[in-house]
Formats: sequence, structure tokens, C-alpha cells
Amino acid sequence: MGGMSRPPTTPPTLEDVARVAGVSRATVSRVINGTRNVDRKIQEVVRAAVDKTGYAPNRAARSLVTKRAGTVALVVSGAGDPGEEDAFAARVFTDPFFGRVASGVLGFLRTRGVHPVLMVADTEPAREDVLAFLRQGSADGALLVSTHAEDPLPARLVDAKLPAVLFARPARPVPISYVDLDHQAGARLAADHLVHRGCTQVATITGPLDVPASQDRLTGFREAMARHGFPYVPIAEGGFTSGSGEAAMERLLAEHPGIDGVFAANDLMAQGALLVLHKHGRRVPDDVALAGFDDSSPALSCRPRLTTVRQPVEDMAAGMSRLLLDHVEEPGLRPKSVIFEPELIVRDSA
Amino acid sequence: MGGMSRPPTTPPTLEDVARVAGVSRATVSRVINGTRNVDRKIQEVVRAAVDKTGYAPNRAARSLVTKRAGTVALVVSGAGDPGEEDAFAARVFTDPFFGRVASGVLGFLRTRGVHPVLMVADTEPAREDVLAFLRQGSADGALLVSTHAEDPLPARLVDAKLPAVLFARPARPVPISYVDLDHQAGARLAADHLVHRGCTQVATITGPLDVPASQDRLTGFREAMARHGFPYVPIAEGGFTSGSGEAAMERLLAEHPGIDGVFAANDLMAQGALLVLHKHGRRVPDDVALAGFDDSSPALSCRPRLTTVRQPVEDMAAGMSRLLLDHVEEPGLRPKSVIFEPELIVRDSA
DNA sequence: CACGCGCAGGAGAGCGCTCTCCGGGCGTGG
DNA sequence: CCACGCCCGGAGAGCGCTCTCCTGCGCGTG
Repeated sequence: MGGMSRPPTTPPTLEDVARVAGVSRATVSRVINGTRNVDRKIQEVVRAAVDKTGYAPNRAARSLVTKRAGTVALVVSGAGDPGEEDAFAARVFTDPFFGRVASGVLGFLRTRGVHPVLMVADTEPAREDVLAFLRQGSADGALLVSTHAEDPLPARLVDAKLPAVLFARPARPVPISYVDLDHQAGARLAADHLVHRGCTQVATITGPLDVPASQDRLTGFREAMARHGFPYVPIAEGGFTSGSGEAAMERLLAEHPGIDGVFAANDLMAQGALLVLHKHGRRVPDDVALAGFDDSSPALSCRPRLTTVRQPVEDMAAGMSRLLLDHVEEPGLRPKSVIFEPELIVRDSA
Repeated sequence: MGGMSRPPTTPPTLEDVARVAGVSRATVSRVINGTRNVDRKIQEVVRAAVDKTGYAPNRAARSLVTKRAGTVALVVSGAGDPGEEDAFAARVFTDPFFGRVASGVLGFLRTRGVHPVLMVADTEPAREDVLAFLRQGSADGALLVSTHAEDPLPARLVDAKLPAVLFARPARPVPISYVDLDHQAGARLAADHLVHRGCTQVATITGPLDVPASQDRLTGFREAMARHGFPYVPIAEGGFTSGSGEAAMERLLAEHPGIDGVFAANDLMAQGALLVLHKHGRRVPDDVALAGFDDSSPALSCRPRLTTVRQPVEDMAAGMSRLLLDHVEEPGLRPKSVIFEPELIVRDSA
């Protein structure tokens, strides 16, 4: 070779590849993107030139003309306690539930060459940032995992006509696509199991009752119990945390010492409840049968291991991603929701 | 207004804002980016025009000229078991340790207006994808959290001269920046505590011994024990999982029934060990004192709650991010490493 | 054999932005 | 009072790519 064409200064461009291949820029572009037909021979020459130059298409330049970023925002949205700066992010990222969501999202997106950008929307500036990010075209749409009921972000996204899909039905109706679980069916599964086991005094620890999922689990549980002849079910509201589960279980035990079955609206609270039951000398499942919800890792690390209702979180996350890409490709698409079915995982606690 | 300037078709551009404000494109750009001085009056006019048009700068166009993406890749790299498609991603995202990393990364990056793109590099194509992503300029650099010792990615990144920072010292030396914990110091903390408590027959459950962190924890522990007059420490190798901790504890108990203290190289294994100790009727901490490492959530949900060595993971992640941005801004920067100090968290298990 | 159609490759415009280079107006010092 | 320099706004070139439009050529058909 007569002298290195250039020191490793700027990366090679389409133009460079074209020159090496002895064809036009347009042709190289066609080969790389597989649009239209290009002569076999020329294709090979171009590919050789690409290898030789070490060419990688510049994403910014491409985005500029295609108006596609090839990325989506994966937004975790919720209430940041003012003062507690990053506490919200810490809490949610540490939650294995979110991990399963992320895993499902990634698993699907990687098949489509799309990458997720992680964002937290816990404060007003952070929400603005998400909106700006999308309006700038940095991401083609948003996957929104919202943790609290009054999240303003879904409505804002709809208003801005930005493609977005939620992980769960929004608390107040918003014309937006979402995936969700049939929570009532899940609670029913737990109720049926507890009753078939022979429990006759069953209580439930609910999630925060402003969250639709909590409401649905409670409703489903009550209805199923009623159908089994137990119209009255003691309840204690928790906050989806282990500590709140402990507190709720204490209350339940104080008011209804004869309880022989408990359905906790998630595993973390079940774990807390378990601790309290042990503390009060109740054997699980012999004295009190305990069922959880989510099939998260605490369910396995508890002793006894938790009988629980499993959400197909990864599938749901994949479904959410698919829905979003559909909306990105076809902006006019009407909001759609996809509901997934839960499954009862029977282990040792009930 | 004499007729809507345009239906909400294409988003407003700099040009549009300039027209509305009655100034040139360059001036609007200057106001928005705060480069150079611009007359107060004009600034206000421009800002008004921005608000009126709802302008948001197009990131692709900006990147094209600035050669900065404003994003970094947050790469989780490790060995994907062939066949088990997304198992690797599921495992790591579900690990609260990674959650803390993500939280720390985000917490720092948001102060700098940079966003992380989540990527998994568990297979060869996935690694190629990461490299391509960076070479395309889609991200300005990579934050690499590597889970296995023989990860080829760090070396590849260095070869490609792409800015990258690792979360831990690579197993084989590579000229690359990283943050890490003083693992030996952490193990020393645990050893000192166990000995001061009065333990005289102390064993350790190590992590996988091809991982530098595991080696360091073991070395630090041994040296500290030796200094206390215990030159021989029984060890059992685990794999950083709860199950491997159980198995290791079983082995230890079989070979050394008189053990009265155990240091597990992470909390998950400590949790497993705890289960086995209970099973064998050993009271913790009375019969056997148990210390973990990481201060992850299992440490709190165990009973007794785990005494453990805390890594300042969030700080480390923030430090890693800062290091990366430094490298992005100053490409010539030499590799640098920052070591963080661990802290002993004394709870109930030891 | 002439004409037309289709297909493959080239030319070139422009996506929206930043930034360098200019020019004009004003302030200041000689 | 003039000249020089400084400061601020405008003009315009390009960043690297895609895509439309055009051109030339080969083939099929009447």
C-alpha cells in the first residue's frame, strides 16, 4: 500500500468506503442497508472495502435523515421523596421485579436492534428531562414502569403525542397502551388454593389501595372467597415492603388471632408476615398457610419457601416492548392493552 | 395570528425559532447553548420564540457536528450459558448489587445530562454489538460491569481505543481505568470482628477463585487471621449464590464440626450458610458467628440479620461514571484506578 | 431491426445543527 | 477627532448519511 491513507484520526465515512470500493456513496449505502438490488460483484467489493476501512455507520447522521433514534427510553417513574435524592432509584433498581422487567425488555429489544436508555422520573425536573429526551428524538418512545398511582407522566406523554407504553393499567384512565396482569385471576388462584387446603379463617395483606393492581388483587380475592362461602375477609393494608408486611401481620394477628391463612399481595410483604408469624410461634404452613404474589427471589430464600402467584414479568416486558415498537412504526395506532395470565406456584408455605 | 404557521407535522427547527425571533440561526444556537455573549434583550426574544414554537434541539443533528452522543453504555458483561438465552440478563438484573450500581451510575450521570444505555454482553454477537454501538458514536464510552474473570471485552475496548471504565480490577492486567473496593481491608474487618468476638475456629466460604475480588477477600482474611494467631483457616469455595453457600457450609460442617465462626465472601452465600447452620441445630450467633459481605438486601431480610462488610457501591458507581466522563472529555488520559474503603456493619449474626 | 421498458448505479439535495469567519457599530486612547 | 480594537450578530460551510431523481444500458417484443 502506498502510504497509510490516514493516521487513525477521524473514523472512516461512507465516502471513504465508496472511494476504496470505487463506487458511489449511494451504492455503499444500499449495500449496507440492503435496500434495493445491487450487483453481486459490487456487493462483495463494497463489503471488502467496509472491512478494510473498518467502517461503522455514524448513527447520528443516519438518525438525522431517518428520524429514528433506534433507542427507546426505559423510564422508572414514581414519587421521589423530596430530600431523599437517589433513594427512589436505589429502591426500584434494587427490586428484583424491576430486574425482571429490564431483562424482558432487553431480551426483546435486542432481537430488533434497539437499545433501551435507562431513566428515572422521580421529580419534576426528571420528568421534564424524559419528555425533552423524547422530543429531541433521542429515543423513539418510552416504556414506562410506574410505581405510584398519581403519576402525571402517562398523560403528559399522550398530550405530547409521544409513543409510550405502560407496564400496568394507569390509575386514572388515559388513552395509552399498556400490558398488565389479570390480577383478579391471580388473587383467585391464591384464594382457591388456601380454601382447598382447608383454611377457614383467611385474611389478606393488601398493597397500597390507590394502586389499581392492589385493588384488583383485593377484589379478586374477596370475590373468590365469597364464592367459597367466606363473604368477610379481614384485611390490612401494606405498602409492598417487607416492613409494611410485618406491621400488617401484627395488626391482623392482634385483631384476629384465629387466622389460619393469609394472602399477601406481594412476596416482600409475605416475607415480613412470615417473620411475624414465627415470632408469635405460629408454624407455617401448619398453623397458618401463607401465600404471596410475584414469585420474586424472597419467595425462594424464605423458609418455608413461599407458595406464590407468578407473573410472567419477562413476557409482559417483552410484550410492552413489542407494543411500543408497533407504535413507533405506525404513529397512528390506537392504544391497545394486553393482559397476561398469572400462574400459581405451590411451594411449602401453603 | 394570521393562520397557524403549520399543522403539527414536523417539529420546529432552529430555523423556525430564528424566524419567529427575527434573528439568525446562529444567534438562537448561541442563546440555547450559552456560548458567547448575547444581548439580554435578544436572549429574551429568543427564549420567548423557543417557548412559543415548543422547540427542542434535535440531538442527532447536534451529535453529528459535536461528535458527542451524550450517552454512555452501561454494559453488563459475563458468560451467557449457551442455550439459556436470557438467563444471564435475568440473573444479573435481578441481583440487587447491580441495582445499586445502576442507581449510583444514574445518580451521577443525571447531574451531567448524560444518559446510560443498558446493554448485555453475554455472547459474542452481543459483544460485537457493544463495540459497534460505541464505534457508531451512539455512546461516548462504556461502563463495564464484568461478572466473570476471562471477559474479553475490556481488552477489546482498549484495542479499539474506546473510552471505558470497569467496575472492578480485571483478572488479567489491561491498561484500562477502573474503580474497585479494597477487598483485603474488607475481609480484615470481618476477621478482626470475628476474633474479637471470641471465635477460635473460623472458616471462610470464598467466592469463585478465578475472580480477583474473591482472591483478595480470601487473602485479606487469611492474613488477618494469621496475624491473630490462626495460621490455618478452613475454606470452601462457593459461586456467590445462595445455593453454593449452602453446599459450602455443608462441606465445612462435615469436615470441621467445631467451627464457631464463618466469613462468607458475600451475603447470598451467608444466607445459604445460615439455612444450613439452622438445619444442623447451630444457633447463630451463639454457636456460630457468621459474617457476610456486600450488605445487600438479604443481609436485612435474614434472621438473625447479617453482620456484613459494606461496599459503597453507589459511590463506586458514581466514581466510575466520573472517570468515564473524564476519559471522554480528554481522550489522551492515562488509565487510572480508584479504590474505595469498605465498612463493617455490625448486626445480629456476629 | 427499432423501440421501449426495467433495472442498476451515480449525482446531489438536504436532514438540523454548530462553528468559523466576517462585518459593522461602538467605546476608548492617543 | 481619528484610528484601532472589541464585541456581538449574520452568513454559510459542512458534519455523514439517506433517498429521490436521473441516466445509461441490456433485454424483450412487435
